Amino acid sequence: MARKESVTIDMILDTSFAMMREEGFQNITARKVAAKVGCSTQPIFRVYKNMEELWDAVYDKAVQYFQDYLSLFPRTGKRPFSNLGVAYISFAKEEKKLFELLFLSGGMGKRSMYEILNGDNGNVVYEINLARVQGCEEPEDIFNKMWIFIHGAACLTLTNNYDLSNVQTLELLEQTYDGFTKM
Amino acid sequence: MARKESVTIDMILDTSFAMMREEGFQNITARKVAAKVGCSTQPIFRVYKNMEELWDAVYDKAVQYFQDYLSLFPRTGKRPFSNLGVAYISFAKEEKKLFELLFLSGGMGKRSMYEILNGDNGNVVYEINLARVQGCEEPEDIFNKMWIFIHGAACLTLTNNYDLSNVQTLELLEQTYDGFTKM
DNA sequence: ACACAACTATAACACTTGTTATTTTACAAG
DNA sequence: CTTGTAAAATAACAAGTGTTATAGTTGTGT
Repeated sequence: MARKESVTIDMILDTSFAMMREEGFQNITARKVAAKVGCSTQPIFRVYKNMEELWDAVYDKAVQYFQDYLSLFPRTGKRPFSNLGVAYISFAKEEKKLFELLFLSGGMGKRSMYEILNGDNGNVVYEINLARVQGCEEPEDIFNKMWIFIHGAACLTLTNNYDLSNVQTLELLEQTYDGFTKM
Repeated sequence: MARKESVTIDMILDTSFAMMREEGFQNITARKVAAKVGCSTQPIFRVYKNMEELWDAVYDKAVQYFQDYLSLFPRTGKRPFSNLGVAYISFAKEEKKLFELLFLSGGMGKRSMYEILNGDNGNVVYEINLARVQGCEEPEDIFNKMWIFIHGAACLTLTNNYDLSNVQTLELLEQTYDGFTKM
Protein backbone atom coordinates (compact mmCIF):
# COMPACT_ATOMS: atom_id res chain seq x y z
CA MET A 1 0.00 0.00 0.00
CA ALA A 2 2.97 2.25 0.33
CA ARG A 3 6.60 2.63 -0.43
CA LYS A 4 9.08 0.41 1.43
CA GLU A 5 11.53 2.21 3.71
CA SER A 6 15.08 2.18 2.43
CA VAL A 7 16.69 4.08 5.32
CA THR A 8 16.30 2.41 8.68
CA ILE A 9 16.66 3.90 12.12
CA ASP A 10 19.69 1.68 12.69
CA MET A 11 21.45 3.04 9.64
CA ILE A 12 20.99 6.55 10.98
CA LEU A 13 21.87 5.82 14.58
CA ASP A 14 24.84 3.59 13.78
CA THR A 15 26.23 6.12 11.34
CA SER A 16 25.75 8.94 13.83
CA PHE A 17 27.45 6.94 16.54
CA ALA A 18 30.37 6.14 14.26
CA MET A 19 30.71 9.82 13.48
CA MET A 20 30.58 10.59 17.17
CA ARG A 21 33.48 8.22 17.84
CA GLU A 22 35.62 9.62 15.07
CA GLU A 23 34.78 13.27 14.73
CA GLY A 24 33.02 14.24 17.91
CA PHE A 25 29.71 15.75 18.75
CA GLN A 26 29.88 18.94 16.74
CA ASN A 27 30.00 17.07 13.46
CA ILE A 28 26.74 15.20 13.91
CA THR A 29 24.64 17.53 11.81
CA ALA A 30 21.60 16.58 9.79
CA ARG A 31 23.29 17.04 6.44
CA LYS A 32 26.54 15.31 7.39
CA VAL A 33 24.76 12.28 8.77
CA ALA A 34 22.55 12.14 5.69
CA ALA A 35 25.58 12.36 3.41
CA LYS A 36 27.32 9.52 5.26
CA VAL A 37 24.19 7.38 5.21
CA GLY A 38 23.71 8.22 1.55
CA CYS A 39 20.30 9.80 1.71
CA SER A 40 18.68 13.17 2.15
CA THR A 41 17.96 14.72 5.52
CA GLN A 42 14.34 13.68 5.33
CA PRO A 43 14.58 10.11 6.67
CA ILE A 44 16.29 11.46 9.79
CA PHE A 45 13.29 13.60 10.64
CA ARG A 46 10.94 10.77 9.90
CA VAL A 47 12.62 8.63 12.54
CA TYR A 48 13.60 11.33 15.01
CA LYS A 49 11.45 14.31 15.89
CA ASN A 50 14.45 16.60 15.77
CA MET A 51 18.22 16.51 16.01
CA GLU A 52 18.18 16.67 19.79
CA GLU A 53 16.38 13.37 19.88
CA LEU A 54 19.07 11.86 17.67
CA TRP A 55 21.79 13.28 19.89
CA ASP A 56 20.11 11.76 22.92
CA ALA A 57 20.02 8.41 21.17
CA VAL A 58 23.72 8.70 20.35
CA TYR A 59 24.40 9.56 23.98
CA ASP A 60 22.48 6.52 25.18
CA LYS A 61 24.34 4.33 22.73
CA ALA A 62 27.62 5.74 24.01
CA VAL A 63 26.65 4.85 27.58
CA GLN A 64 25.85 1.30 26.52
CA TYR A 65 29.07 1.10 24.52
CA PHE A 66 31.10 2.20 27.54
CA GLN A 67 29.43 -0.28 29.83
CA ASP A 68 30.04 -3.10 27.37
CA TYR A 69 33.63 -1.95 27.09
CA LEU A 70 33.98 -2.25 30.85
CA SER A 71 32.35 -5.66 30.97
CA LEU A 72 34.59 -7.12 28.28
CA PHE A 73 37.82 -5.62 29.55
CA PRO A 74 40.27 -8.24 30.87
CA ARG A 75 40.65 -8.17 34.63
CA THR A 76 44.26 -8.86 35.46
CA GLY A 77 44.71 -6.87 38.66
CA LYS A 78 44.11 -8.09 42.17
CA ARG A 79 43.62 -4.85 44.09
CA PRO A 80 40.25 -3.14 44.32
CA PHE A 81 39.52 -0.41 41.77
CA SER A 82 42.54 -1.30 39.64
CA ASN A 83 40.68 -3.23 36.93
CA LEU A 84 37.97 -0.63 36.76
CA GLY A 85 40.60 2.10 36.60
CA VAL A 86 42.67 0.50 33.87
CA ALA A 87 39.57 -0.06 31.77
CA TYR A 88 38.43 3.54 32.32
CA ILE A 89 41.81 4.98 31.37
CA SER A 90 42.07 2.67 28.38
CA PHE A 91 38.64 3.82 27.26
CA ALA A 92 39.76 7.43 27.49
CA LYS A 93 42.80 6.64 25.36
CA GLU A 94 40.98 4.69 22.67
CA GLU A 95 37.67 6.52 22.59
CA LYS A 96 38.57 10.12 23.26
CA LYS A 97 35.43 11.60 21.78
CA LEU A 98 33.13 9.22 23.62
CA PHE A 99 34.99 9.83 26.87
CA GLU A 100 34.57 13.55 26.42
CA LEU A 101 30.87 13.14 25.75
CA LEU A 102 30.23 10.92 28.75
CA PHE A 103 32.54 12.28 31.42
CA LEU A 104 33.67 15.75 30.51
CA SER A 105 30.82 17.65 28.88
CA GLY A 106 28.75 18.57 31.89
CA GLY A 107 26.01 20.16 29.84
CA MET A 108 25.03 17.17 27.77
CA GLY A 109 25.12 14.37 30.30
CA LYS A 110 21.71 13.34 31.47
CA ARG A 111 23.22 10.62 33.62
CA SER A 112 25.71 11.16 36.40
CA MET A 113 29.23 9.85 36.27
CA TYR A 114 28.45 7.42 39.08
CA GLU A 115 25.37 6.10 37.32
CA ILE A 116 27.26 5.45 34.10
CA LEU A 117 30.18 3.91 35.90
CA ASN A 118 28.26 1.69 38.24
CA GLY A 119 26.00 0.45 35.47
CA ASP A 120 23.80 -2.61 35.70
CA ASN A 121 26.63 -4.72 37.07
CA GLY A 122 27.19 -2.50 40.08
CA ASN A 123 30.84 -2.10 39.18
CA VAL A 124 31.57 0.46 41.85
CA VAL A 125 29.64 -1.33 44.55
CA TYR A 126 31.46 -4.53 43.66
CA GLU A 127 34.87 -2.91 43.93
CA ILE A 128 34.05 -1.23 47.21
CA ASN A 129 32.91 -4.54 48.66
CA LEU A 130 36.06 -6.16 47.37
CA ALA A 131 38.08 -3.56 49.22
CA ARG A 132 36.11 -4.13 52.41
CA VAL A 133 36.61 -7.89 52.14
CA GLN A 134 40.33 -7.35 51.71
CA GLY A 135 40.43 -5.45 54.99
CA CYS A 136 40.15 -1.88 53.81
CA GLU A 137 38.60 0.12 56.61
CA GLU A 138 37.01 3.01 54.75
CA PRO A 139 36.51 1.69 51.24
CA GLU A 140 34.21 4.53 50.13
CA ASP A 141 36.84 7.06 51.07
CA ILE A 142 39.55 5.11 49.29
CA PHE A 143 37.33 4.84 46.24
CA ASN A 144 36.83 8.59 46.18
CA LYS A 145 40.57 9.17 46.28
CA MET A 146 41.31 6.45 43.77
CA TRP A 147 38.71 7.85 41.47
CA ILE A 148 40.24 11.31 41.57
CA PHE A 149 43.50 9.70 40.53
CA ILE A 150 41.97 7.47 37.88
CA HIS A 151 39.91 10.27 36.38
CA GLY A 152 42.99 12.46 36.38
CA ALA A 153 44.98 9.93 34.40
CA ALA A 154 42.09 9.49 31.98
CA CYS A 155 41.74 13.23 31.41
CA LEU A 156 45.47 13.65 30.94
CA THR A 157 45.41 11.11 28.11
CA LEU A 158 43.05 13.34 26.17
CA THR A 159 45.65 16.07 25.92
CA ASN A 160 48.51 13.61 25.45
CA ASN A 161 49.91 14.27 28.90
CA TYR A 162 49.64 10.64 29.99
CA ASP A 163 50.79 7.73 27.91
CA LEU A 164 51.33 4.51 29.79
CA SER A 165 50.46 1.02 28.64
CA ASN A 166 47.69 -0.85 30.40
CA VAL A 167 50.27 -2.95 32.19
CA GLN A 168 52.09 0.12 33.44
CA THR A 169 48.82 1.74 34.41
CA LEU A 170 47.82 -1.32 36.39
CA GLU A 171 51.07 -1.22 38.31
CA LEU A 172 50.66 2.49 38.98
CA LEU A 173 47.10 2.06 40.24
CA GLU A 174 48.00 -0.79 42.55
CA GLN A 175 50.89 1.20 43.97
CA THR A 176 48.54 4.11 44.47
CA TYR A 177 45.95 1.95 46.18
CA ASP A 178 48.58 0.70 48.58
CA GLY A 179 49.68 4.26 49.25
CA PHE A 180 46.14 5.39 49.98
CA THR A 181 45.31 2.47 52.28
CA LYS A 182 48.50 2.85 54.29
CA MET A 183 47.98 6.58 54.60
CA MET B 1 44.58 64.11 9.33
CA ALA B 2 42.10 61.36 10.04
CA ARG B 3 39.31 60.28 12.28
CA LYS B 4 40.08 59.31 15.88
CA GLU B 5 39.50 55.66 16.78
CA SER B 6 36.56 55.13 19.11
CA VAL B 7 36.95 51.36 19.55
CA THR B 8 40.30 50.30 20.95
CA ILE B 9 41.96 46.93 20.81
CA ASP B 10 41.62 46.69 24.58
CA MET B 11 37.88 47.17 24.44
CA ILE B 12 37.64 44.29 21.98
CA LEU B 13 40.08 41.97 23.72
CA ASP B 14 38.80 42.66 27.23
CA THR B 15 35.20 42.13 26.14
CA SER B 16 36.11 38.93 24.32
CA PHE B 17 38.00 37.66 27.35
CA ALA B 18 35.08 38.46 29.63
CA MET B 19 32.78 36.56 27.29
CA MET B 20 35.22 33.67 27.30
CA ARG B 21 35.12 33.50 31.10
CA GLU B 22 31.36 33.58 31.27
CA GLU B 23 30.04 31.89 28.18
CA GLY B 24 32.94 29.91 26.78
CA PHE B 25 34.74 29.77 23.51
CA GLN B 26 31.86 29.05 21.17
CA ASN B 27 30.16 32.35 21.94
CA ILE B 28 33.03 34.57 20.90
CA THR B 29 31.68 35.42 17.47
CA ALA B 30 32.28 38.61 15.56
CA ARG B 31 28.74 39.86 15.92
CA LYS B 32 28.35 38.94 19.58
CA VAL B 33 31.60 40.64 20.54
CA ALA B 34 30.62 43.69 18.53
CA ALA B 35 27.22 43.83 20.20
CA LYS B 36 28.79 43.64 23.66
CA VAL B 37 31.35 46.30 22.79
CA GLY B 38 28.60 48.41 21.28
CA CYS B 39 29.94 48.76 17.77
CA SER B 40 29.75 47.04 14.43
CA THR B 41 31.96 44.11 13.45
CA GLN B 42 34.24 46.37 11.46
CA PRO B 43 36.56 47.58 14.25
CA ILE B 44 37.32 43.96 15.11
CA PHE B 45 38.69 43.30 11.65
CA ARG B 46 40.63 46.51 11.69
CA VAL B 47 42.50 45.39 14.78
CA TYR B 48 42.64 41.66 14.11
CA LYS B 49 43.22 40.14 10.69
CA ASN B 50 40.53 37.54 11.34
CA MET B 51 38.67 35.88 14.19
CA GLU B 52 41.36 33.26 14.68
CA GLU B 53 43.79 36.01 15.58
CA LEU B 54 41.33 37.31 18.18
CA TRP B 55 40.86 33.82 19.59
CA ASP B 56 44.62 33.45 19.86
CA ALA B 57 44.80 36.74 21.73
CA VAL B 58 42.07 35.58 24.09
CA TYR B 59 43.97 32.34 24.64
CA ASP B 60 47.17 34.24 25.44
CA LYS B 61 45.27 36.46 27.85
CA ALA B 62 43.85 33.38 29.53
CA VAL B 63 47.35 31.97 29.99
CA GLN B 64 48.47 35.22 31.57
CA TYR B 65 45.36 35.34 33.73
CA PHE B 66 46.00 31.84 35.00
CA GLN B 67 49.62 32.56 35.80
CA ASP B 68 48.65 35.70 37.68
CA TYR B 69 46.02 33.68 39.52
CA LEU B 70 48.70 31.23 40.60
CA SER B 71 51.09 33.97 41.68
CA LEU B 72 48.52 35.73 43.82
CA PHE B 73 47.07 32.63 45.41
CA PRO B 74 47.79 32.38 49.15
CA ARG B 75 50.32 29.70 50.01
CA THR B 76 49.22 28.11 53.25
CA GLY B 77 50.50 24.55 52.80
CA LYS B 78 53.90 23.26 53.76
CA ARG B 79 54.24 20.13 51.62
CA PRO B 80 55.51 20.32 48.06
CA PHE B 81 52.90 20.59 45.29
CA SER B 82 50.09 21.31 47.71
CA ASN B 83 49.91 25.07 47.18
CA LEU B 84 50.17 24.66 43.43
CA GLY B 85 47.51 21.98 43.55
CA VAL B 86 45.05 23.94 45.65
CA ALA B 87 45.42 26.96 43.39
CA TYR B 88 44.95 24.82 40.27
CA ILE B 89 41.83 23.14 41.63
CA SER B 90 40.46 26.46 42.84
CA PHE B 91 41.02 27.90 39.39
CA ALA B 92 39.09 25.01 37.86
CA LYS B 93 36.22 25.67 40.23
CA GLU B 94 36.02 29.42 39.74
CA GLU B 95 37.01 29.69 36.09
CA LYS B 96 35.52 26.63 34.49
CA LYS B 97 35.55 27.98 30.95
CA LEU B 98 39.12 29.19 31.17
CA PHE B 99 40.22 25.90 32.66
CA GLU B 100 38.59 24.03 29.82
CA LEU B 101 40.28 26.27 27.28
CA LEU B 102 43.74 25.94 28.78
CA PHE B 103 43.87 22.38 30.03
CA LEU B 104 41.17 20.33 28.39
CA SER B 105 40.74 21.40 24.78
CA GLY B 106 43.70 19.71 23.17
CA GLY B 107 43.01 21.19 19.78
CA MET B 108 43.27 24.84 20.68
CA GLY B 109 46.21 24.89 23.03
CA LYS B 110 49.35 26.12 21.40
CA ARG B 111 51.22 25.78 24.67
CA SER B 112 51.69 22.58 26.62
CA MET B 113 50.22 22.04 30.04
CA TYR B 114 53.71 22.02 31.55
CA GLU B 115 54.64 25.28 29.86
CA ILE B 116 51.54 27.05 31.13
CA LEU B 117 51.90 25.61 34.59
CA ASN B 118 55.58 26.24 35.05
CA GLY B 119 55.30 29.79 33.75
CA ASP B 120 57.92 32.45 34.19
CA ASN B 121 58.27 31.71 37.88
CA GLY B 122 59.24 28.09 37.33
CA ASN B 123 56.42 26.93 39.60
CA VAL B 124 56.93 23.27 38.90
CA VAL B 125 60.70 23.40 39.11
CA TYR B 126 60.38 25.25 42.41
CA GLU B 127 58.05 22.65 43.88
CA ILE B 128 60.21 19.76 42.72
CA ASN B 129 63.24 21.35 44.32
CA LEU B 130 61.26 21.93 47.48
CA ALA B 131 60.44 18.25 47.55
CA ARG B 132 64.08 17.33 47.01
CA VAL B 133 65.18 19.64 49.81
CA GLN B 134 62.63 18.06 52.11
CA GLY B 135 64.20 14.67 51.50
CA CYS B 136 61.98 13.32 48.74
CA GLU B 137 64.05 10.84 46.76
CA GLU B 138 62.34 10.92 43.38
CA PRO B 139 60.59 14.27 43.30
CA GLU B 140 59.85 14.18 39.55
CA ASP B 141 58.07 10.87 39.96
CA ILE B 142 56.11 12.18 42.93
CA PHE B 143 55.19 15.27 40.97
CA ASN B 144 53.86 13.15 38.12
CA LYS B 145 51.67 11.19 40.49
CA MET B 146 50.56 14.25 42.40
CA TRP B 147 49.71 15.97 39.16
CA ILE B 148 47.52 13.10 38.03
CA PHE B 149 45.66 13.44 41.30
CA ILE B 150 45.47 17.22 41.20
CA HIS B 151 44.34 17.32 37.59
CA GLY B 152 41.76 14.66 38.40
CA ALA B 153 40.27 16.74 41.19
CA ALA B 154 40.25 19.80 38.95
CA CYS B 155 38.48 17.98 36.13
CA LEU B 156 35.94 16.48 38.51
CA THR B 157 34.95 19.96 39.65
CA LEU B 158 33.90 20.83 36.12
CA THR B 159 31.17 18.20 36.17
CA ASN B 160 30.30 18.87 39.80
CA ASN B 161 31.78 15.61 41.00
CA TYR B 162 34.23 17.28 43.38
CA ASP B 163 33.29 20.00 45.78
CA LEU B 164 35.69 20.57 48.62
CA SER B 165 36.79 23.87 50.12
CA ASN B 166 40.35 25.01 49.62
CA VAL B 167 41.12 24.07 53.20
CA GLN B 168 39.77 20.57 52.71
CA THR B 169 41.59 20.29 49.41
CA LEU B 170 44.85 21.29 51.01
CA GLU B 171 44.45 18.64 53.67
CA LEU B 172 43.64 16.03 51.04
CA LEU B 173 46.66 16.93 48.93
CA GLU B 174 49.02 16.84 51.87
CA GLN B 175 47.70 13.45 52.90
CA THR B 176 48.12 12.27 49.34
CA TYR B 177 51.67 13.56 49.17
CA ASP B 178 52.51 11.67 52.32
CA GLY B 179 50.94 8.55 50.88
CA PHE B 180 52.94 8.82 47.68
CA THR B 181 56.25 9.48 49.39
CA LYS B 182 55.86 6.59 51.83
CA MET B 183 54.85 4.26 49.03
C1' DA C 1 36.54 76.20 4.79
C1' DC C 2 38.03 72.36 2.58
C1' DA C 3 39.82 68.16 1.39
C1' DC C 4 41.78 63.91 2.60
C1' DA C 5 42.34 59.83 5.06
C1' DA C 6 41.26 56.85 8.75
C1' DC C 7 37.52 54.89 11.25
C1' DT C 8 32.84 53.10 11.60
C1' DA C 9 28.36 51.40 10.08
C1' DT C 10 25.50 49.16 6.77
C1' DA C 11 24.81 45.82 3.71
C1' DA C 12 25.95 42.04 1.26
C1' DC C 13 28.15 37.41 0.02
C1' DA C 14 28.92 32.70 0.67
C1' DC C 15 28.42 29.19 3.74
C1' DT C 16 26.40 26.25 7.48
C1' DT C 17 22.90 25.08 10.68
C1' DG C 18 17.91 22.98 12.00
C1' DT C 19 13.62 22.46 10.16
C1' DT C 20 9.72 22.35 7.01
C1' DA C 21 7.05 22.66 2.55
C1' DT C 22 6.72 20.72 -1.76
C1' DT C 23 7.45 17.50 -5.15
C1' DT C 24 8.86 13.18 -6.85
C1' DT C 25 9.32 8.19 -6.39
C1' DA C 26 8.22 3.47 -5.35
C1' DC C 27 5.47 -0.13 -3.74
C1' DA C 28 1.33 -2.78 -2.81
C1' DA C 29 -3.69 -3.35 -2.78
C1' DG C 30 -7.73 -3.26 -5.65
C1' DC D 1 -2.89 -1.06 -14.69
C1' DT D 2 -4.59 2.21 -11.83
C1' DT D 3 -4.48 4.45 -7.57
C1' DG D 4 -3.45 5.65 -3.02
C1' DT D 5 -0.04 6.32 0.31
C1' DA D 6 4.13 6.33 2.64
C1' DA D 7 9.04 7.33 1.90
C1' DA D 8 12.52 9.99 -0.05
C1' DA D 9 14.50 13.89 -2.58
C1' DT D 10 14.57 18.64 -3.64
C1' DA D 11 14.13 23.02 -2.39
C1' DA D 12 13.28 26.54 0.55
C1' DC D 13 13.19 29.37 5.00
C1' DA D 14 15.09 31.61 8.90
C1' DA D 15 18.87 32.13 11.65
C1' DG D 16 23.69 32.38 12.38
C1' DT D 17 28.70 32.27 10.98
C1' DG D 18 33.26 34.70 8.97
C1' DT D 19 34.45 38.03 5.88
C1' DT D 20 34.35 41.84 2.58
C1' DA D 21 32.52 45.70 -0.35
C1' DT D 22 30.46 49.95 -0.05
C1' DA D 23 29.06 54.01 1.91
C1' DG D 24 29.00 57.37 5.49
C1' DT D 25 31.27 59.94 9.33
C1' DT D 26 34.72 62.40 11.73
C1' DG D 27 38.80 64.67 12.86
C1' DT D 28 42.89 67.10 11.41
C1' DG D 29 46.38 69.49 8.45
C1' DT D 30 46.39 72.76 5.00
